[in-house]
Amino acid sequence: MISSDVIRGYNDTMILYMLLDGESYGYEISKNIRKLSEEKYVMKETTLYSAFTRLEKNGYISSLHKDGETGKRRTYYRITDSGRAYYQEKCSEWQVTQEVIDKFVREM
Amino acid sequence: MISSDVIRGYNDTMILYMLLDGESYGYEISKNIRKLSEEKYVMKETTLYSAFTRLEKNGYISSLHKDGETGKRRTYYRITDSGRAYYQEKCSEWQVTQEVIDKFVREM
DNA sequence: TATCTTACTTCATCTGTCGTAGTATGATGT
DNA sequence: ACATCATACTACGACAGATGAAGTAAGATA
Repeated sequence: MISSDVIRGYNDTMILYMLLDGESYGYEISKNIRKLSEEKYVMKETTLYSAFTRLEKNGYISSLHKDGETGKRRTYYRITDSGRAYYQEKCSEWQVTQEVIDKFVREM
Repeated sequence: MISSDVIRGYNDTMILYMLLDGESYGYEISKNIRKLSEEKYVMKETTLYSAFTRLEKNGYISSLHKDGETGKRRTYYRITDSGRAYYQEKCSEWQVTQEVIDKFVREM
């Protein structure tokens, strides 16, 4: 299991990635992150939902409440253009980050 | 420049790396991190010194005050065996972290 | 004599994570 | 019919680590 301090800078990126190909909602995103990471990373509920608030405030995602029908409330999120741009920035940054940290990692 | 939230989980590791081959002190470590990262990462003074406190409290480094002589006070730090073990753990963790985050990075 | 570099220390603030707890619906099993 | 589990969140408070701002003080340089 990965310590969250490491991932800290990439939680938002992971969420945005999950929205690249279409809208989704909290529980589903949570499951998908878990699955895609092969159980190596599980985002805490509170972390996830507070990230949604932050991302929406920053204009990187937008929300739409699809209640009605079944009565089961779900908040769906969509990535915005600004969110896509931010995601790409983060991906570029990730390359640099890897290069930097690699210099401080010694195989023994 | 890399945002610090990304590096957050690796500040301690970087400092420990700098102590692997011998003792050093704050200012020198700071310079060396800057240099080794090719100016891509500069650790803030307060971050560095608060990391020393934490690392020592955790038993990963030990300090020795080499005052006297010139009057210029310097606190030298040495990595402990426990610190070396922790460093290695972090290096292993780094491999896993990379694999995980890579799954969420899409080249576009 | 002034400024710059070295070498820290203190303090208060902020952000993001996380634990705990609670609410409420739908599905499943016996 | 009833309990239990999975789904789908929300609210709140605590905490750790990073940071900005400021200060102290000695030695080096111009």
